[in-house]
Amino acid sequence: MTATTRTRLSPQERRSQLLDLGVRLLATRSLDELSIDVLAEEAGISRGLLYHYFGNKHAFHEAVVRRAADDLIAQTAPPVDGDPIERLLISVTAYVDYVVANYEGYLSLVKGAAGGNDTLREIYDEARSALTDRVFREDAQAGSGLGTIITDTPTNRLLVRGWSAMSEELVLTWHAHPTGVSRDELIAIMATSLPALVAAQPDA
Amino acid sequence: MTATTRTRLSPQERRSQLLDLGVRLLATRSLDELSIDVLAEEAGISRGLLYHYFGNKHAFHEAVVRRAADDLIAQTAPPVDGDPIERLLISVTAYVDYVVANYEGYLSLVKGAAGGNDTLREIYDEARSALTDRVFREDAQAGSGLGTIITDTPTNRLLVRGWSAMSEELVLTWHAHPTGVSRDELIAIMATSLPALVAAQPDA
DNA sequence: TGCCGTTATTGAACAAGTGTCAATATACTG
DNA sequence: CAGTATATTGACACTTGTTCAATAACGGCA
Repeated sequence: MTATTRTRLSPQERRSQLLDLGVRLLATRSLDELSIDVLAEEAGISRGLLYHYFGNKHAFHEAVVRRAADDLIAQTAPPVDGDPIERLLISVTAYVDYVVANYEGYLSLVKGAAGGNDTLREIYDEARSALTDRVFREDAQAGSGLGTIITDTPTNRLLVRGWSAMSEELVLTWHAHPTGVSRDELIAIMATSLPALVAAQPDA
Repeated sequence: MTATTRTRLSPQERRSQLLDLGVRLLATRSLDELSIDVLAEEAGISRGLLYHYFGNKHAFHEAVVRRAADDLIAQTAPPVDGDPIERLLISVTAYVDYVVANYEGYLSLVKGAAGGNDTLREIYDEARSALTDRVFREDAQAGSGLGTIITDTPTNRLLVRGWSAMSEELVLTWHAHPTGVSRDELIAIMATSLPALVAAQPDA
């Protein structure tokens, strides 16, 4: 429509632009609706260029999901110091706020990863691990707070993972179907759940 | 290859066969990799026949997921009488055993539903609600056990839903990545988690 | 037993999207 | 201001979703 002159960017810039656009578009459509055609047109480039940068559709999707996951991890990074149980609260708060701010995109990430390839699932898994492993890492260096409660046992690993899935479900349904529960209440529910779950197990 | 003679089945039989095959195939590939081509070849029929029975690809996917969901609900129905907290244990046990027995199929359900469109998610949601609503239903008619703990509040509804997601994650990872945790321990973890989660909330 | 009508089933044809590659034009360099 | 490296294109081959008139298997009826 506008100009027929092709604009030539550096590989980094173009790659970055395409990934950003991919993540943004993922907010309004599902992963398999994110076709090469749509993205090429939206970016104002030819289809061929996408193949030049990403090889094929799956690889592109993978790159988009990975970028979204990295985004999530980066934006919910907890502070490195402070009381462990307080840092958990901060982490959870950051997570909730992130999901609320990027709800559509986050939903697409979850949906896309869960329903997709093994590779996609793996990326998603890594992201969740990155979020939850903090719990154990925080543990190790502190002798109080969570440190005294959550030891690194198979049962607790399982529990933390389960808690992670629960948290995801909680935020998503809380946002999708608002009830009387406030944001702070939700955060409190999530934060108190983890110690409660661990403490409820007879093993310890 | 083998025979060129076409076999003519009754609509019920054919439909059933195609759905069974769909569920089975979905266990080893993602939803969008479950193409009409693949299924037609695997079933030994023409692509056209699938369209005759299901209209289009989405409708077929929907039918496959629905079949998997119905299967799950039917096979994990809890007994109608007995101590509430004991029935919870029985329910959880049935659920775990079902997932272990039909791991591939259950994976299909989860993968298919999570990654799909709103209709698919709704089917999946219904299935999970069918499982969790029992908790509240069991509640109402009993004055002891869970009945005294889990009242029907927004917070508790949210918690039960979250617990459901956690349970799913627990069984799946427990089965996919076996650690030292035994089946009975897993069941105990899941069963004790629900009351623990509810009790941990200050509200009540 | 053998025709006959119902209808389950097919295969060819079309649409839309994925992937390939030699040709082209843009920005940089001397 | 050429000359060159290479980012970018557009046309083409191929896979996959979808439609529909033609075909053939099975049950019923003579």
